[in-house]
Amino acid sequence: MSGKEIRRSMPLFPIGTVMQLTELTARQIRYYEEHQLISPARTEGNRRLFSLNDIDRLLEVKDLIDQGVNMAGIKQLFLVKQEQANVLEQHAEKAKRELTDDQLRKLLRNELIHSNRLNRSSLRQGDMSRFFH
Amino acid sequence: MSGKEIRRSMPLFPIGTVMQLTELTARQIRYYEEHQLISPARTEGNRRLFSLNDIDRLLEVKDLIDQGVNMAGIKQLFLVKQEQANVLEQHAEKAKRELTDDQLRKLLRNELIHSNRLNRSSLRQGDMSRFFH
DNA sequence: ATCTTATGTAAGGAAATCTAACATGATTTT
DNA sequence: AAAATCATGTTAGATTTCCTTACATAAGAT
Repeated sequence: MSGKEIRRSMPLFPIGTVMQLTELTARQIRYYEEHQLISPARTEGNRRLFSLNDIDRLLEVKDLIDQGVNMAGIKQLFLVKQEQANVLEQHAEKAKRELTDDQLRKLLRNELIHSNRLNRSSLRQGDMSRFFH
Repeated sequence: MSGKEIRRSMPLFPIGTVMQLTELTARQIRYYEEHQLISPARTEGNRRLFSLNDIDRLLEVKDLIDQGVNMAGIKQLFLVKQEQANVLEQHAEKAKRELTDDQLRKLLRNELIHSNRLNRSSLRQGDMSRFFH
């Protein structure tokens, strides 16, 4: 699963492609970067290169903007989300160390239910799986 | 199923990205296009845009070149492969129309075994799933 | 009424890509 | 062996895409 993470964070797309995929203007994309909602890689020649994760994020940003959330709000939401992910991972790790398989299953199921609730209500996962199988 | 095909044939990548992903030079990529081994899309401004399918193809080309196959040979192989795919699809369609579920399963299993044999020996599927989940 | 936010637009420059042409070592054909 | 072909390198000039910076502006917040 770390292989997957690598692939999803591989810098591949120039801004033009991202514009089409997200229906955002270059101005908007750069503005969101300026506010640290994304951090695309750069080529040697200083061109931005976006990953699938970047694009997912941009789609989330777009969604939140549509719902009236401003830059600061989105930033906070991303922070919280990140923390949430960290907590989940930590728990999973700890659980893996300390629990029996059976206990582990119950715990994970619980956490997944909660995290899904969280995402579905206000957030809604930006989803590049629309584009890749 | 068709959604997947659409995604895999969506023009997304500029030649620079493809160069890195395939470790081919721009010259090579353009030369292969000249010989109709790929047909990348173009932007309004005439820049090439490659799809995942294009990249898979290029990786196959690279492989075959390494094995000493020349342009004409690769072209033929691709043709045969395409026909093979068509045959399979046709059979599947026909089968779906005419056979019971049980008969269908047996037939499909058979065809899959054969097609795999075919690919593994001389061809070896070019595989962008390395990059996408 | 003024300030801030999110976005548009324009200008000038740099990077990436395009086509076309010529160069070349390795094979193949004559 | 000489000539032709193949796959690729290289160079040149033109075009496109992207970059940053700066100024403009409508809508909302103070």
